[in-house]
Amino acid sequence: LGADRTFERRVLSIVKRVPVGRVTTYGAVATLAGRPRAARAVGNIMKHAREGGVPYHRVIAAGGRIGGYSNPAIKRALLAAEGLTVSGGRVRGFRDVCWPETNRRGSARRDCVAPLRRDRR
DNA sequence: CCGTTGACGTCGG
DNA sequence: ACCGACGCCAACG
Repeated sequence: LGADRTFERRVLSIVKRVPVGRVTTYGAVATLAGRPRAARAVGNIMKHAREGGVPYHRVIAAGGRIGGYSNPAIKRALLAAEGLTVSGGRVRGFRDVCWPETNRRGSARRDCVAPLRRDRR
């Protein structure tokens, strides 16, 4: 009958794990779900999902950009209520509040999921 | 099966 | 730094 929706379930289970006061990106969720290039599809899932207990507002766009939401003002408010600063369409200090962290050996700075490269070999 | 739809990401200008 | 163009892909009809 309907589609598998395996990807959708994986995506939602991942988003549920984003801690309060932290954010992740559509692309990072796609990568964690095993489809690194499916960021756009993740956005579509966020848009239509109705499951409760999922912090949809903690999923933002690459580079700390705020990304979409049914009601953008509410997304900003929810993030602000968790101690994040949102201005200019960005979450300030994105690198310090992103999730999950990826330890880069030898770097004192925290980092997030590495961006994709267009051409690979 | 094929076309459309986007709460996206990357690169070039 | 800010767009615009283009690529990508799961879900749905």
